[in-house]
Amino acid sequence: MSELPKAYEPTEVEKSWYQAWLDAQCFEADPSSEKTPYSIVAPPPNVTGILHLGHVLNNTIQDILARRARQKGCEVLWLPGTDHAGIATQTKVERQLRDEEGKTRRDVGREAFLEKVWDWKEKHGGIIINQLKRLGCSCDWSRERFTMDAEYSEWVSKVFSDLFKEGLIYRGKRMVNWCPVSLTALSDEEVIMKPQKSKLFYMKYELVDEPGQFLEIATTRPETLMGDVAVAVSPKDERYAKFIGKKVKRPFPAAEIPVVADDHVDPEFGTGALKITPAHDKADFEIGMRNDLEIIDVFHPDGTVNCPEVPDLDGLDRFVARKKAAAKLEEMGLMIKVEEYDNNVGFSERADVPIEPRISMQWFLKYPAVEEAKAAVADGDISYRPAHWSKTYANWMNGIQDWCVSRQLWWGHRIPVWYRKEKEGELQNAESLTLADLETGDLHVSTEPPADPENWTQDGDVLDTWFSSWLWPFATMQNVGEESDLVKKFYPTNDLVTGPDIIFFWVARMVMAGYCFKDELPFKNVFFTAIIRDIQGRKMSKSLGNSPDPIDLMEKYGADGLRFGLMRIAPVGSDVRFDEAQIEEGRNFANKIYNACRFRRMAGSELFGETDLSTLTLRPYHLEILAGCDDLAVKLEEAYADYRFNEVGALLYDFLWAEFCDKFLEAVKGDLRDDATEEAGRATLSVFDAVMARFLQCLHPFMPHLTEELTARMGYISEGDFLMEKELPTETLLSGISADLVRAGREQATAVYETASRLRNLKAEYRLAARKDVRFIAKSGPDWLEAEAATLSLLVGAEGVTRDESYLPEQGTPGAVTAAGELFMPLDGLIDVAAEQVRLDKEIEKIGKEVSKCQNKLGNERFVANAKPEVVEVERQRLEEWQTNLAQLEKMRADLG
RNA sequence: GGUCGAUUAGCUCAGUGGUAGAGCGCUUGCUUCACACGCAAGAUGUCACUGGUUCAAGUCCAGUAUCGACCACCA
Repeated sequence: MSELPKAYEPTEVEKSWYQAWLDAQCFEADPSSEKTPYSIVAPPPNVTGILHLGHVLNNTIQDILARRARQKGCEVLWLPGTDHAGIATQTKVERQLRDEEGKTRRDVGREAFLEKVWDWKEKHGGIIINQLKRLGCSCDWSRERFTMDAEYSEWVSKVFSDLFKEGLIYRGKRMVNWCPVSLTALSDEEVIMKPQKSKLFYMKYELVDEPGQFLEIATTRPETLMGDVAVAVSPKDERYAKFIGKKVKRPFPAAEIPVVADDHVDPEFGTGALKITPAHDKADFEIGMRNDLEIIDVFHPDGTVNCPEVPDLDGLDRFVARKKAAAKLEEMGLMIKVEEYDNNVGFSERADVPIEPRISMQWFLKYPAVEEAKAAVADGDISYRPAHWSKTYANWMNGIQDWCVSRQLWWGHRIPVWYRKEKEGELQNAESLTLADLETGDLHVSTEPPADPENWTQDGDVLDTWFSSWLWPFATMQNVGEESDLVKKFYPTNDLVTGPDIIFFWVARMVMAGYCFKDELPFKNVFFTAIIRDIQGRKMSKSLGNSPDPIDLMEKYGADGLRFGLMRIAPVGSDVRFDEAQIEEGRNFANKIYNACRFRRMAGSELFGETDLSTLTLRPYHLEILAGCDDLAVKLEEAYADYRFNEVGALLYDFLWAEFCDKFLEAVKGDLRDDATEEAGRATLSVFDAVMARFLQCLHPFMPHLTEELTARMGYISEGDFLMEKELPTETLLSGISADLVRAGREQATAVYETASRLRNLKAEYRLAARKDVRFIAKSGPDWLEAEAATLSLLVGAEGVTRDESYLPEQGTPGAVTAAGELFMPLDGLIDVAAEQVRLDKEIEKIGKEVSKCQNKLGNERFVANAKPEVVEVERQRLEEWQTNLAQLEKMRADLG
């Protein structure tokens, strides 16, 4: 190891260990195992996706949970896979088709197009999986699933067919969110409201019976005017009461339309009169239903105007038509004014264009098992972390609307519904299709196509991607009709790790699916990760270019560095601002551990990992670090229990860096020198090995590659075995060592470390930090001072620390009151009485403040009466210490004159 | 409009009623034979504001301000 570079180089180490784990099938779950099961199903990334930091955060957490569970002796199943991501994938392939061949999907036809999508999937589908492997994810890749696998698809069809037969799925003409670019309906969840700078047009319609009399109307969408079938006013609005029941003239195409009264209208807004276009607005549609109005659709599906009666608008894009329609009104003298107006407009999540509310024939699902799903979270059968997300969940569940599950796409699960050919036209245009229509025999709903397919036509739509995702926890483990060992052993799963942004899309629906199809909750805990933002607090996005490529980060800092850096800053809750400096810290930490081990190897290659520690002569520093390591294990357990990963990271970091390297290693360096006894060297190396071996094991879930590498290199594990498969020991390091010995040792070690710090401080104040020839004299001190003097010197960087109770410091000799006694730093030629006076005065003032603080507190009767006894006791001890210090300092100060 | 968060060092953030913390950055000094991806020392705080509860509040409660997320939305 000593010939290796001074800095840790992770890239090759990470790749080779990952391959070794794969080769040894370390990640594969055994359903026949007797061990306690632990399972996670990974949220499947889009099959065409590439890894971003959100994935890294999410999958690192899952990997930590999985690896920790293995260490706790569980049989672990971490089931990975990918999602076919209907719109996203189809859009990508369509774009490629357009760019490379100048064709649309319709040009090539359904079958040929789907072939192209599968080709694309074969080519690009593995990218994100390989990226997850690069990150070190210990998924059971032998069980990787894809939402369009044949077996998985069978679940989707079965569920559709079952729900239809339960009367929960129906087809109907409804107002849906239509994406004019993707040419499909979208669910409410796929619509993103965005604030827009719009215009509010004030126009007027002339009354039929009273020429010259006008009704003024405000609208943001003059281009839908051709679809107007009425004007609505509030029934409470006295201004317009006289118009109700009369008719006004629609300018183009010219028509007479009624004025109706409807409670929906807000008299305060605009002019208080609302044009009603039932085909192009959800609220208008409802008003239309209430008032029995006609529905006139004036758009083509792609958002261009479909209105041959008005030739100068016909065929125009809706936004071009808006301007043109406004201009026409202007020409006709019907436009009153145009105001700038801020409103919210729904955008298509994928295509990023305004949604067009549109009436169309779609399949809907009345959600099943809603009450069970609500209760599961409300009663805590499923626990949400952070808990406050359960309120968001409850809110949504309470206002739940039927789910539009059909999509007018080609890439996805085809709706398993067939229409008898001779009845097809009739059925396609039926106002609604429900369970009752099955009895006609002209409808076939099943996982299997009809026996005589030539007489049937399948519904052309596919299902919403989430209609397959919501089955993920069980459909990945079990095929339809199969008795699966996997499900028996691993379902329900333990933890789900996901982002709060898909709580409605995915989490809530999975809970309902779990209860509906498995009569059981799908997971016990849901851990919602933070959303990663850039340093300015903006969401990471491709268009902003503020999303660093995790692969680049791994090349630069190592997968372990990236994992550790990210975990330390990921809070248990809100958002996290990404800063590359944090990842750099992760790399630095890896390097620090590597170098600690490198140092150990340079001190000797003999192994002491198995040494019985109670047979050794242990010094205070040994006891302190052993105890610290045992404490660490306890604290880690607590932090893991609450899923506080950032705290786990901080505990590991502080222990290794501050306790192990800065204190312990520095204190015991003397034992490894040539002039040290063999016994001392053996004790120190044994303790090093015992603590490091255990530390590496504790760190393993966070930095799997580095810990596996060092454990092997240091010989802490038999060749051929893996750290990742080794269970955490239940025995503490200090078992077998007397508690009194430990207590005394720890106190002493703490005293030495504190004293060293005070003395270094003193040196620095006199600008002697770099000098090694400084000697310290203790005028008083504990019994153990002589024994630890050499260590103290080493830590301070001094020539020596000697006890001399008869020592009379020359006036102005710098001194300090420490846990190891009253110490002076005599320095010929450097003594400056005035400077030392100033320094001591400052110190006395500081300690004086502490003393009075303690005194005030203890003087408060109600504090003494009410506070916990141990708190009061601590305060008493503190006061005593401060007072002793103060007295000694004041004496020093008096000696100075 | 409704709901839920957040506000602590220059920056990013921990903080669980009882002595305000970490890392980065900054200043100073160190090529100390593991590590400059390092070591040592140092400076930096009205814990957003106003009240309340308490012997004691960064922490609990109420209100205010600002920022953010989600849900619902008036054309």
